[in-house]
Amino acid sequence: MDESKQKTLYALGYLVRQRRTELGISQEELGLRANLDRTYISGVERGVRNPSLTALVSLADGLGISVSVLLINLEIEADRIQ
Amino acid sequence: MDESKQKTLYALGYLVRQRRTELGISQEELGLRANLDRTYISGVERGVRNPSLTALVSLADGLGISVSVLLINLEIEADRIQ
DNA sequence: GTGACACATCGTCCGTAGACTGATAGTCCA
DNA sequence: TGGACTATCAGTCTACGGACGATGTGTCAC
Repeated sequence: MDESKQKTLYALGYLVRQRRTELGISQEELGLRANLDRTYISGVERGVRNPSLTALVSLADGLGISVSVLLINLEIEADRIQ
Repeated sequence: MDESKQKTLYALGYLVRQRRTELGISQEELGLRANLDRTYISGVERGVRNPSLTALVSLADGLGISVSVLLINLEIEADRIQ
């Protein structure tokens, strides 16, 4: 895995966890809302998973935001980490 | 594949093709710019591929736009198709 | 007609997405 | 000292991501 891609995944994980704790829900609850497995949510938050477009849409849905908003924040966050 | 997910992929394919022809480049040229295979670009445009987050970033990069802009247009397009 | 270009499509290949079970460990509270 | 809750991690499994080579089709120009 390319280093910049890895940073993208870390940034995504950070954002998902941030938004999830903001909502005050567990990984399992987010998994239920997004129709994704609990252990998969864990992997995304730790930056070891590279979700597909449809998984991203599901994830954003479970977080109560649109996927474009999620990715706007992702770009900001990825820049911040640089 | 879920029907709404399929619509998402169709919308993405439409947008990629639209943007690519706007740039006046071939699938092969886009593949070179995005570091993705020519046949893979073809699959994305036909809605038979479900790109990962990192592939989306590469793709947007090759198209000269940010991935968030790509996804904003995707949501608009997906709504338009309904 | 044949050569170059663009695209679709097929088949093969390796690696990983994503679901699932289960184990471990930390925190908190009765 | 116990459970209840949460998260990490290992391992297995099927399906698909993404690369690559080959072939077929259509469209141009020469």
